[in-house]
Amino acid sequence: MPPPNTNKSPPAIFITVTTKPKNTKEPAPKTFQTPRGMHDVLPGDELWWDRVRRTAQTLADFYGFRRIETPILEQATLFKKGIGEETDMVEKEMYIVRTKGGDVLALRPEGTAPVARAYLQHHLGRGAQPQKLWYEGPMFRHENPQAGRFRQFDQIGLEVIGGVNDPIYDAQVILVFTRLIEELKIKNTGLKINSIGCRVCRPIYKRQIQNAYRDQEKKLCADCAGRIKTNPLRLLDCKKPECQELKGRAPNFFDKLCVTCSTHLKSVLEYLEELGISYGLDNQLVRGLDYYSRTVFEIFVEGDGKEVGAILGGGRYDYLMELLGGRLTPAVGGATSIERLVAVMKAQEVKLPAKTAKKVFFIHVGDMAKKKSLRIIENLRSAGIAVGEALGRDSLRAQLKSADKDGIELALIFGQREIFEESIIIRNLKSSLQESVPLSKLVEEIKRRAKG
RNA sequence: GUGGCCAUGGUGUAGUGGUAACACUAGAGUUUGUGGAACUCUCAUCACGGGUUCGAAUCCCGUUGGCCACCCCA
Repeated sequence: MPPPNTNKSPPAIFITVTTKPKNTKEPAPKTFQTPRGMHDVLPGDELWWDRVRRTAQTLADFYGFRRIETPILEQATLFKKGIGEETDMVEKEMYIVRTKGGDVLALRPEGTAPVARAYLQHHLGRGAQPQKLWYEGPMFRHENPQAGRFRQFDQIGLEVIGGVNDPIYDAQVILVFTRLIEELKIKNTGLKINSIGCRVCRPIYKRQIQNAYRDQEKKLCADCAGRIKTNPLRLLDCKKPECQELKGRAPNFFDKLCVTCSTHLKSVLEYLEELGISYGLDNQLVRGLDYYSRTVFEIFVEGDGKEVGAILGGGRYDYLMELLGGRLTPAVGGATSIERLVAVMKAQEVKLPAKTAKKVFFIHVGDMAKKKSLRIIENLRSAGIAVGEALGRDSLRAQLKSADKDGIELALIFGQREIFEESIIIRNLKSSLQESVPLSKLVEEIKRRAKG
């Protein structure tokens, strides 16, 4: 907890992180770097990001998902209630912001709870059901950075909220994500799916796990020894060898699902089969967040037969609305991150569609011409012609060079002579042929050439 | 939060105690209004701070950041 500021004007906000502040006296760095776990997306990378965002947008739109944007800050309790206080995410990874007025806000660590909040707050439950929503934006988690893991990362998520509890939506969410991955040309992916049951069957199963592990506590790893009481499901995906060994003792969850849940799972799988989406049932797949129920899934990428990691996850969260004070409302969704998608695309050397080069490039010669350059370019722009330029360079040679490097077809050369003649030279850089045309006919001439 | 590895121009690298090299990229130029080749030149006090030493990019400590593992997840 940072000390309260005793000055007359306290800071509007301060941020408390799960760690203690290391040095109270901060030395002013000579060179600034991005904070740990946060990164810039430079123009070169932006090509990839743009590709992901556009693809997601197009797909979401096609499948009838409407975009929703929520604030980056929310009441911290929203996440405590929705995600669960016992989870790593809210227990130790949330960036907490305290306002001058005493509000305790959090930088959102995930997107589902805010969307659910918006659904309740704006009574979206009164519109057509279900509401199919998608979002894209930065999320924040104060954890240690690692491969494909950041403190600020950009998530793309889909949510289907409301209506009847229909397994077809589970399948549709998975379908859209599958298409996204396909269209991004990401290969070697796999879908893992599981059901973690509902209020009826999950507690029973939990007890059965606890029974199965009874008297084995000493053999478990330290984490699991604690988890067996609080969250026994998590024992199943512990990777520690000692815990792996004991896993065989646990009953198979598929056999323990209640009728409603197993019917639900079955029909999700049937829809997937109908779509030709292959999947692997994985009864060890569990989610740490409180709001999940029934279907949970994950899409992962493998390389050399080895699992590289999940790039996407989601599931059903029928209890979330209730946890947030609303009515029990069926809901299913999932999320991926642009960082991970881009990382995989780069690793797999996905080819980005080539950017279409501009057709024309404006070149000025001399001060008089330079003065008129912006004006002429504006005329072209308002006629819908994209124009390249290197206005800061005054030598003709340098300007031509840069037009050439950009792969431009037509150079427009405008100098002293052209000012007098009220003309401009159109030079074809491919054929090296050029001719002078009246300035008033420039747009027309360019369009004529563009067709040919 | 714990642990390991790492940090040299815009990029990728060389240089392991005597004052930074190579490639690519970028910019300027090779005379006066014409590009794509070639050539010339320019761009780092070696992340930051401190220490050891006559002397440090090179050794030590700290900070910051990166990569990786555990944990968890997108």
